[in-house]
Amino acid sequence: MSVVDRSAEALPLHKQIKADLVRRITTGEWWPGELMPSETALAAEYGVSVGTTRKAIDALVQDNLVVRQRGRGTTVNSTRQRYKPYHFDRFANAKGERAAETTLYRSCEAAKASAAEAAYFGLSRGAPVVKIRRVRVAGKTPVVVEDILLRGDRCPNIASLLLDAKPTSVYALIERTFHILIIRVEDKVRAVAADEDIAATLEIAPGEAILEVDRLAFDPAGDVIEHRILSVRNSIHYTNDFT
Amino acid sequence: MSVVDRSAEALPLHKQIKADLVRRITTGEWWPGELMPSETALAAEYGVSVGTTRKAIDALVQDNLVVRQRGRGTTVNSTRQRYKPYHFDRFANAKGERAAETTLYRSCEAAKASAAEAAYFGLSRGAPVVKIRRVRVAGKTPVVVEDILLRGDRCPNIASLLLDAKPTSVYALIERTFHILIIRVEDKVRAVAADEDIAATLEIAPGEAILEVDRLAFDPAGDVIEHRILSVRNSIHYTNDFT
DNA sequence: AAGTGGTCTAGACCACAGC
DNA sequence: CTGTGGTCTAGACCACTTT
Repeated sequence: MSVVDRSAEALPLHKQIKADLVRRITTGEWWPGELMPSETALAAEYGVSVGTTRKAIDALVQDNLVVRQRGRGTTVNSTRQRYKPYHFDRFANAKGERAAETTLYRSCEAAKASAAEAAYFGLSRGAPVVKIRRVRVAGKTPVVVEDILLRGDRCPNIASLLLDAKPTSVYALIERTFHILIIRVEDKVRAVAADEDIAATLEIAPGEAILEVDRLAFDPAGDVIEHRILSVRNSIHYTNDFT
Repeated sequence: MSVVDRSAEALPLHKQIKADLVRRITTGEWWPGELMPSETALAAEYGVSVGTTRKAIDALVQDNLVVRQRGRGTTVNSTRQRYKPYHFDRFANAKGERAAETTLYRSCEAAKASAAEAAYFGLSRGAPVVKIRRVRVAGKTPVVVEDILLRGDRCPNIASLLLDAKPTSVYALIERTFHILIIRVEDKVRAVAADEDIAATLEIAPGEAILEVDRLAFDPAGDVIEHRILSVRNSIHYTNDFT
């Protein structure tokens, strides 16, 4: 039951309600794009005042999980919408134009994790994982090589789904199919000299300077769902605003 | 006067009040660390209800301009506190330890802007600027070269102040001395081959891959106060979390 | 016309810091 | 003890979208 805990030690009501709404979104009670119940309806359901549900929903808006539209209602955000302000993979050329128009799947297969690979997920060697290599192409120029490692136990059978759909956004597929929301990402960016393999794929000279982005993607529980290494042609910028 | 506009076309009261509080903070009415008036006092002053001032202050908290402490009051944040969660210059080695323990000033002088330099600030050629080169050193290893271009008209005489104090944080000096708050930063990161000059300063081989970070720093009005190029040794990561 | 979110008010009670 | 911010309530009016 979604009744609220009013004991003295409990969390504030608006935090309890926010957590419950996140749970209900991630379990697929409302699909991305679908209207959630109104503030007054939720207030009645949880037995609190409208101001309290408003505060809970404000927090969801803050986290980009949800969008409000006056006169219409509140809708769950899709992964793509959620990350739009950042272009999710934050790559643009010197003129600020988006790069990466097409995405080519070079390989995609289920595997057993090495000890190092399993460590990203806090699992043990041999845990099921899925390994993907994709190339992002702008016009005719390959600009980014993506080596993706997905947590197989949370995404059963995803390899064949990816090979079927070959989607641009892995996160959107995971969200639709497994109700896993990626809500946080950690990037580590550094400059490296391209090795033979990457240089051939990017069609540049071995040893040329490229960006290497090491990314971890987290679900709302803080579990790592994906580890991804991006190798980026040096004509492309990684952009970042912060306040 | 800080009276509020209640006409139909006006912005919501909480937004007007937020804007006015930003103005009062940036004009130095309250120093970083100092207590602002309480929510009830501000409500009385602006002639609105407490809920409205709370909403305005919530927005300041959101922007990291201000910190609330229950039972004590609300204090203005210093630049250093404001950017703490990001380590402001986001550099750490592979173990996640901070790099850049010492900062060496190599040069610092007032100059007239070239057309390209002035363009960063939306000014014309010949506008007063200040050029600074600093080197960040971790242990005995130079890890970052900073080439900084400051807007001279907004920071009069800053060259001699910098040479006196040689501060680690230029932003903190600007904040204290000129009441300019840096509230937003835009970074563009790419990989380049080190040129002779940078290679010599970083004590690496010319042509080695380094990170180049191109940064613009903005005040609350959206004016560019600084343009900065960071050249970063490739043992150092640029880290970034986002949601 | 009905329902939604956006704004604003006025009050209550609580946890906490400082004197 | 006083004053602070943190939570919660209950209601009003408005702008807007949908039916």
